[in-house]
Amino acid sequence: MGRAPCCDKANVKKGPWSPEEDAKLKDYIEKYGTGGNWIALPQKIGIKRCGKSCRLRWLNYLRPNIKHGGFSEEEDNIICNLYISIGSRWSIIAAQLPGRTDNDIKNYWNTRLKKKLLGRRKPGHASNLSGSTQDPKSGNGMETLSNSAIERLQLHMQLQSLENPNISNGSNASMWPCKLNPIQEKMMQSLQLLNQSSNTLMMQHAFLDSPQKVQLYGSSSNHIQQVHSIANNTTENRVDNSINEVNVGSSTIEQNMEFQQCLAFQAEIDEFFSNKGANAVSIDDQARANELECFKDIDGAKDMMNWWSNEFDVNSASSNSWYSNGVLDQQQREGSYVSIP
DNA sequence: AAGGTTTACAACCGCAGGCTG
DNA sequence: ACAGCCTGCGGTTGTAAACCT
Repeated sequence: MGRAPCCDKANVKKGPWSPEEDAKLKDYIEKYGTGGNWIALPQKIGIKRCGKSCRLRWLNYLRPNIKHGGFSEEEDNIICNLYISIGSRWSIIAAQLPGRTDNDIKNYWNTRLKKKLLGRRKPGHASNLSGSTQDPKSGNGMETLSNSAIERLQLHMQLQSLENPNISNGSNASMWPCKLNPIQEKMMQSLQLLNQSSNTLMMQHAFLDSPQKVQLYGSSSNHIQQVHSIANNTTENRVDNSINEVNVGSSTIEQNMEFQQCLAFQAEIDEFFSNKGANAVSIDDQARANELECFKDIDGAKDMMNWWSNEFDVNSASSNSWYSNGVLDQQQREGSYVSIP
């Protein structure tokens, strides 16, 4: 027996909202509030919409003080920092950006920011990394987690590689815009192994369990760490359960090489993050120039280079009253905002 | 100019978890 | 303790607009 539908699908309108519907919903909520029951709201207002749809429309578009588009570089940085730190926890990220909705940030990330940060790789680059050789019909839900983890690792390593010019001395790894150093190459091998063994939850755990990584990006401001901590606490059970599912559901994993190497990888990545935090290298112009040289053959490299080379100027940061709380304001007040290189 | 492709964004869907009786 | 309801979240889809050939 399936779950009861939240509304009568047959009598519910779908698709874009009309101005009339918007006006009715807005007027009603402004006068009477939601009454704590979204499901009953459409009937009260007299519109043929699902309660969930009303809620979404109100939260994302109709409620006061919503900003659309025009993301600033400060916001880009915050989104990127938090995404690397806590993953696709859009509601938590949105909470740090007043006036932004989780849906807006999610869309912005998926359509623009991700490409801006990771660059437009040639077809096959990302798919090589995520083990696309597997049968597409065999999707088991793990790919999503894997891709998220991979994206975050890619972001981290791109940031790291730009921060540390020595990385260019590594071996050849076609999926990366920059050559990898031995530790990074080893991490990638482990990552590929993780994908092959479908044990990607371990990967996710490795990231969630590494608060040091926040420090990589210079969060001398504690705020992002606090967000990270909140995110970890709120999902602690989910993550732990996920790990348990992996362990219980794959009882033989512990006995095979893949799992041992996964553990080794986790330890390695923790160490990597720790060392990185301790050995942060400042970027001078020459180092940056050397580093950017390695992007020259990559599609979209120009865009990336432009973006990366844009230093964030604290003094030019918006003093918009929107930022009365959240990361942005906190960092500005502390004068400790750290831009992604 | 027309058709095809890509991009951006609004909206939907299903699941998980909290709340309440 | 448990079942049902509701909310919130994150992933995915649909589609209009923009861009390209």
